[in-house]
Amino acid sequence: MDTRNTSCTAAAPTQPSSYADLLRDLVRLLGGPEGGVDPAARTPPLFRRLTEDAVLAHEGAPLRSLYVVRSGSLKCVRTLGDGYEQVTALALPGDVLGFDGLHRGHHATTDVALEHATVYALPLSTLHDLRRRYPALDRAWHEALSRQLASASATADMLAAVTAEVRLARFVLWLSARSRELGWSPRRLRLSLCRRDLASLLGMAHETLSRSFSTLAQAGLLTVDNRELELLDVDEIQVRARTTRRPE
Amino acid sequence: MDTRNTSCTAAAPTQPSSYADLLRDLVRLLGGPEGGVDPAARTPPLFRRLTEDAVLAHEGAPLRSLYVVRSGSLKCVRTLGDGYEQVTALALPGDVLGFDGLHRGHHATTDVALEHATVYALPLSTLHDLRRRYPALDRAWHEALSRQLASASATADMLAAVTAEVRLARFVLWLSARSRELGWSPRRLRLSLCRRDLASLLGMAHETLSRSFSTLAQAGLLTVDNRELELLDVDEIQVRARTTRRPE
DNA sequence: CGTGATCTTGAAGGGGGTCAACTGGAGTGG
DNA sequence: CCACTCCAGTTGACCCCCTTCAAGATCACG
Repeated sequence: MDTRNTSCTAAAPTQPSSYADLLRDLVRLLGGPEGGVDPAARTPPLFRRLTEDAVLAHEGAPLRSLYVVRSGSLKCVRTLGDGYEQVTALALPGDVLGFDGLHRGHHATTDVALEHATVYALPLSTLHDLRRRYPALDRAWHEALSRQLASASATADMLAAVTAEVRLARFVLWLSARSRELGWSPRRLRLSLCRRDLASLLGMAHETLSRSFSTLAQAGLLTVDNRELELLDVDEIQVRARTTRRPE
Repeated sequence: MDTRNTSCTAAAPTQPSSYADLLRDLVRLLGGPEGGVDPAARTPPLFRRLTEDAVLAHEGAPLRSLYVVRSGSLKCVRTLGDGYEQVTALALPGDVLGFDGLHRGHHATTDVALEHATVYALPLSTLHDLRRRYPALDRAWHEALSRQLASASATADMLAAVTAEVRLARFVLWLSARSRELGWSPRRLRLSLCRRDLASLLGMAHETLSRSFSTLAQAGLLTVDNRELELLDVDEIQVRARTTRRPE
């Protein structure tokens, strides 16, 4: 299925106005310092706008570009043999998509927008060029990859927890930390994943996820209103997230 | 705690004889093409030799160098609040260690040698210098990071499986694939992790791991002799590894 | 041959996967 | 405006897998 016509527009109101702005924005997203980008560069990364459920990349498709999330969020999905959809990651602004497929030359996951989202598409040749031309961008890119690896480790950390409640507590804290880093509230969180997808990410049945939310809510640690979360007792959530064994 | 005196020696019989050899060896390990390295480079990566149980890096210690495993294997461990040791990765030759701590400036895990091992230590400044000087090394490094991210995803994949038996089947297949990539036998495998550590990596009790091994062995899919594995029916192991639901 | 660590096997109990039913909100068409 | 449908989310019931505790088996080493 071709996604170019369904989700990519050439111009948008929120798009950076000049190419220099665009590169600066990219470096900012990757966590680098302001400035240090030559406005006369010639190989622009593409700005792309995605609608909800738009597919940015297909699992197995040849990898030609890497992506940096600019706004909105996406889920990374791997379809297993029997049709089960395993969610492997939740991508937020600043996240790099597609990089884990670079060494094999094709996308490792299908990446789907969970809401209106914008991304920068970096063709591999452009990326190579930009990295050589702008040390600041290269350094920011390097650090962004480091965050990406740490993020994958964080996912593994959640999955490694013994009980479903602990896995959920770890996810909530992870999302809260990401939310803070993005300059949003670390207490009021909006889930862009539906229960089924979040349950898949956390390696449990969606019914179990529902029950775990209820348990944490009844303990007064947070409130749940559909996809709106409010953390009430972060300290106690941290205590539960640290649990490595079954409660006595 | 400083580990240099306990585990690093200046020279060893298997150490590359010249600096050009050393750089070529590094690019080879990272999966890059042969050649393309200037033998007159001035900032050498350090060759380090580790004895069993030697600690290469401590969780939380300031990150000054990244490491590339040259021979042997290491485990990456994170110590949780109550003293439980969570194994987060098994590092084999070609693997990059420490990179997930780059963006925070300190090591995310404690890295412990599981046997005699050798690594290249790349001080951050040296790495930066080498990458700018040698495009071949930069490209190899970039791809190695991609493999590293894919490896972290593979760990998450194992942990995401529903049952212990499926998690073990996925690990065995992962190890077999890595073994093939390293030019070793994909059927005869030697576990460098003890049961307890492997169980931690796979998110289960070590007793459950033991039972899962027994189950697969009694089904005739593999043989287990302490840490020696032989895969007898890879196809059927793959079938079990793909299972996403509980058997009827 | 003793001593401790590693690995395996047994038994019991609970957490969570599975199936099923119910609730509520969004979209549709009459 | 109101049935009707569909999907997301929640809750209940059943039962199996896995954790835990315990003991035995095997191996490494002094």
